[in-house]
Amino acid sequence: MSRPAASLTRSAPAFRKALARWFARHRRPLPWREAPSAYRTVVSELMLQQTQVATVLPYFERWTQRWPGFADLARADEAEVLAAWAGLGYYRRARLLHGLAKAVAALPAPPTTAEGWVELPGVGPYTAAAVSSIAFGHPAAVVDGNVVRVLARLAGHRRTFASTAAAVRVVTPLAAALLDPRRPGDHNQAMMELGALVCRKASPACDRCPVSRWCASRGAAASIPAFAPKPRRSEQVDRALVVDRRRVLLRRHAKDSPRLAGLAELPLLASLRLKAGKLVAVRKRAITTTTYVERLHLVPAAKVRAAARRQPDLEWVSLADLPFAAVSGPHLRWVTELVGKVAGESKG
DNA sequence: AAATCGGGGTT
DNA sequence: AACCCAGATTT
Repeated sequence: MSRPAASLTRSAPAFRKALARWFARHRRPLPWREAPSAYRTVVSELMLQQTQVATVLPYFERWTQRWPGFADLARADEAEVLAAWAGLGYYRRARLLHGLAKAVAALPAPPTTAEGWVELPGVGPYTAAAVSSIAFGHPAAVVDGNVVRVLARLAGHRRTFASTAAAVRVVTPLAAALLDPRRPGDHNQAMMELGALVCRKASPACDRCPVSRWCASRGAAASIPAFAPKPRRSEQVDRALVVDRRRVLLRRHAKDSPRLAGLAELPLLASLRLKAGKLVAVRKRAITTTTYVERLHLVPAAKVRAAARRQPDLEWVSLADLPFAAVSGPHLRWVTELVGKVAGESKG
């Protein structure tokens, strides 16, 4: 590297000042910043795990209006909580957040340190540092995807990281050394905001970077950090689309299922003991490293009535109720789009 | 350490 | 089409 990280850590006070000045001017007016509270910080952080800001915004507004505080959420019905999360993805988070609210509501007061927060459901190292620093001024440095990128570039790490976890381990000491202990919440948000707005993955705006004078990657930033490619798989999935008297047959996952917890989706053809039907659509859906090629088969209701009675996780949902039935986002769209086509071909 | 979990925006 | 996002949990 062209500049050792040591010179950066010696410049920590000046670095913090330049970053803070930039953040004060460029910070986005996000709802969890404008009316901050411990609860709103927690909700935003859980929703923002692996999920982009723009995606979270409408969910955050609906959620906090419906459940304004820990106690309100703690009293909520689990099915309602899961339905309110439908479409956000990583559905385990909904149950974890519900459990977190119950745990906090049972305490005399919420934890104030990262060590306290990390004990709660759904809270890992990142979220514990974020909540404790932003809501309570606890001096814990956050290391998310943005911060990894910013710090790897500042330090000039040109090697290929085996995983994001490996990169987090490497840059965490630098994150801690740079943290502004007097205003850790703002400092952490400024680091992430810098990654989101300036030190972007594909097109870093180094000419607008407030800390470029300490950066060892000037001119090569776009290629840092490098990660080993992950193996990717493709898998074919066959599902049944069954419509009967303005109702559609869905399979609902258990509330504690590792995937699609509490949500409903179109049932697998195999689960209905069917080989194939009339192919009505083929969609691709990427889930992490696997691309699922989903084929939707139109199946006459008569062929599945017995199975629907036998299998308790199968349920008929009226088309009018679909938007409120905690149906996985893509499946909700598929059914909505295909129902007209189906109605024409199966007489209703 | 590696695998898994959604959905969508960006490039 | 590939990559990655305010990561955590389980294996």
